[in-house]
Amino acid sequence: MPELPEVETTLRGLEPHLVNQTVTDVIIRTPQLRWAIPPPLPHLLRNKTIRALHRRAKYLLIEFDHGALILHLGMSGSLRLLPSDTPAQMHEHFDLILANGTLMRLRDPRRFGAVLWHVGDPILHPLLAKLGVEPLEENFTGAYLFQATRTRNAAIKLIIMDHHVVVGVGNIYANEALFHAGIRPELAASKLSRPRSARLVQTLRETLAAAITQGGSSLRDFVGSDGNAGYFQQNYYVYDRAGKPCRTCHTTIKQITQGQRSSFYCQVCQKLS
DNA sequence: ACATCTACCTGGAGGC
DNA sequence: TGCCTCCAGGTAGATG
Repeated sequence: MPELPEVETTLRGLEPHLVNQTVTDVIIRTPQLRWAIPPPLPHLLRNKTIRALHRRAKYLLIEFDHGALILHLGMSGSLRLLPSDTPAQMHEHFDLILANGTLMRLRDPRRFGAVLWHVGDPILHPLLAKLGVEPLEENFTGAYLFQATRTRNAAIKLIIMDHHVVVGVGNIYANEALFHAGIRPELAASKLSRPRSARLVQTLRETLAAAITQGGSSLRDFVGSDGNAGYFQQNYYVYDRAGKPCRTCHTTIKQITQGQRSSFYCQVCQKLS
């Protein structure tokens, strides 16, 4: 389940091996992911040089002089660097073959991911243009979240997962950050006090940043790695711990459904007000 | 503007 | 062991 920390770790692993490399070919093995992979990609990218890699929300941007590849890992996608003669296995849908004898391969069993092409600045692509703030950037502040929640009746957990507000917060980290902030996931967003907004911004940042640090350290050498190195097995405090004791107070962790997704919380440590 | 729901896909878990 | 059903997840897009 690539959440923002996994995408960021993937970016950091790929970046030194891709920037300034020239593409010799593109292989599209499975044309249809979430959307069709543009058929002209091989023609568009052959003999073109990668200039930079960036991340926006959970999108990975591979930038060329004439446009950018926009990649999304969906919920089961991973990228690896491999020697370019490595045979493809099941679910390996897309290769970017480089002049240095390596390739970047996308594996995505559930095919919720995407490979798109955008001419010009990728942040102007319709999928990216209306996204909210980055959780690890300076403009994600307590004041911002407080203001953004004033008119919102929905539960706070749904709001921090709303990409128009703040990007890259998936189910795992939404649950974890709410636990660390001591906030019940069902709290109506408009009832979140100013100090609690500030606290939640802080715990979201800390939770995501800690996962990136942990991922980076577990990922020594991106080349030849099995691609799972970026998926962090962590000791979660509440996520997927229904029925187990709270790590702080030993109360049994509860599970509820919000927006068709599971939420987990400690009814003692996390309060409605 | 906001809230709610559906669809996409497949591996893995659980029941029988 | 095998078969079946159900669930998880991100997020665009439709609908209310």
